[in-house]
Amino acid sequence: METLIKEPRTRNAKNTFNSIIESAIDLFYRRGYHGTTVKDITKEAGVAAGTFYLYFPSKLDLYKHILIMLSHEIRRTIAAKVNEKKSRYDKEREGIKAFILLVKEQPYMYNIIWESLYIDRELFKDYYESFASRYVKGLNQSASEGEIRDLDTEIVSYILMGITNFIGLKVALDLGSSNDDINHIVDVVMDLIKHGLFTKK
Amino acid sequence: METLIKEPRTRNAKNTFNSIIESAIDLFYRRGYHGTTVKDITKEAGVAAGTFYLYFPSKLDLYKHILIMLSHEIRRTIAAKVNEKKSRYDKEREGIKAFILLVKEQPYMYNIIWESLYIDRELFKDYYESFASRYVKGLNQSASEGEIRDLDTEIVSYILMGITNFIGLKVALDLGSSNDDINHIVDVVMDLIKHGLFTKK
DNA sequence: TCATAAACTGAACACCTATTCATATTTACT
DNA sequence: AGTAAATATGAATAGGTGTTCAGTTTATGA
Repeated sequence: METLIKEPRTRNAKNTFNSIIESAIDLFYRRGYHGTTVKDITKEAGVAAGTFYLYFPSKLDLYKHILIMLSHEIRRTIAAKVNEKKSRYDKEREGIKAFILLVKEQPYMYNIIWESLYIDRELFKDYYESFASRYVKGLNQSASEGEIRDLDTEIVSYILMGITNFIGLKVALDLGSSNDDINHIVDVVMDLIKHGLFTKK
Repeated sequence: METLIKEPRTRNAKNTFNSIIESAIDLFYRRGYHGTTVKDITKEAGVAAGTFYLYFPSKLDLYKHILIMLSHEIRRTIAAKVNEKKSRYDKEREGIKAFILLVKEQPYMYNIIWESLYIDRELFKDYYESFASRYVKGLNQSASEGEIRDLDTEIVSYILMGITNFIGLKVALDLGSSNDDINHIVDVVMDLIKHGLFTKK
């Protein structure tokens, strides 16, 4: 479970180490994991090819390390916003808003995490199952307090993740024609979640 | 835009051609596009490596051909079910049900289509933008008839695609713990879409 | 039947890529 | 200053992959 990465010990080495990671994130995003060469990464980082293996046992281990970094960053960022709020409505609103802002500012997150499905399917499954698992706990809490209706919370968690992810996808890849004003998007999503899609007969 | 594929002319050649496509679908699903070799494909199809290039100019062209096949199959299957129904509620219900059934029976569809994001981003964007575009037309129609509330239909289309896709993802990858009874899942989704998530104050 | 086109073969080609390693330089610490 | 550890180099290695092609077999149709 633990990482096989060898941490740098000197200041310059830390720069090298971070430079490799940053270059890799940039290239994995732009060209994908398979489209990116270790030489590409070291070239962009400004170091020799062999330097890579001072810190990372393999290209795959670097990818896994980046994936863990990004997933922690996403969770941390969203949790910080969600935990500020008390009601489930406000939690959902802040959660989706935080996610959209994140993928708008750092669209590489979206791409790199989703690509895990084609690099190591178990990584992908673990990511979404553990995300869903935490989500379900929050929903169950809100259900026990009578804030949300009595629905299968595991299914609801995938519904809400699906909404957030596809809205995030639209923003990250600039899909569609409408102007992606974040407040407007969040308003529409919350409106639908609160009042449903259909007119009352 | 048109395919560069050379169609087979004899009966045996048609078998060879189909065999290559079927083997490729199987392997792209199990090992991903980059994890699959042209030799893997021809070996599984029971033909020599060179035979591949009798019909497909390149590995990428085969992938694109499969992608177009699968996207047509998905659209056709869903459209057939949706068009049977008159009300927007029934259309949504049948649409999501058809999608879930499809990815449950043929989970490779899901994987191969999503992988396009890492093979050719424009293919992926085209796929979802055109899917959303048709969706928006249907929603606008329902809106004009007063069936659904007055919401930004482009955003709503991504919300509904997100729900369907993530529920489909859960089923296709067997995510989570709950038993994936399709009727139960569809009931929960439609309940949420109709009545919203929250208890009425 | 026989000539022509279509289908097929698999070794060879040209290129690419992850990783290693012998060597050299820099840093940390006494 | 001096030494051992850490850091860095980049050419070499070892293996792999998409694609081609000269030669062979099979099917078609007159």
